[in-house]
Amino acid sequence: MPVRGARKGHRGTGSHEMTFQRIYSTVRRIPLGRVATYGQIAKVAGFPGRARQVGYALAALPNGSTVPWHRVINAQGRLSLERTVAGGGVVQRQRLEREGVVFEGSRVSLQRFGWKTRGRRA
DNA sequence: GCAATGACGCTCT
DNA sequence: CAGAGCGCCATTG
Repeated sequence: MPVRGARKGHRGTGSHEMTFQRIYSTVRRIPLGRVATYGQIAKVAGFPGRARQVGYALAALPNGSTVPWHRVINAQGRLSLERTVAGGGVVQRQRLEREGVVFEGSRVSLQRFGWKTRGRRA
């Protein structure tokens, strides 16, 4: 059960929606051919330590979104999709390789392809 | 409101 | 390098 429609209808609060937008705009800043970790996205977006929420936000992304979600991988340089969803990592890997990201086995070198953020946000 | 469930990260074994 | 434990937090039943 992959987050059954986590976006459902609008809520009166809207605060979490703001969080999602914050995360999405940060993911959009990842340069082509580079990758960022969930924790890094959370940190840059202004929510250090909330890597899980980043994954949650990405899981809520509708199919065909313009957000480059494939450039977000876990801190181990591996594709989290491959761990949870069977076959899901294949698409992500192909997208990354098409952008020039090189896989070493089933892992990406964050040392070389990691996104240098500089600590700026939004 | 509580218990269970995650596209996670870090530390210890 | 792989696995287990613990922390964090939004969403769901």
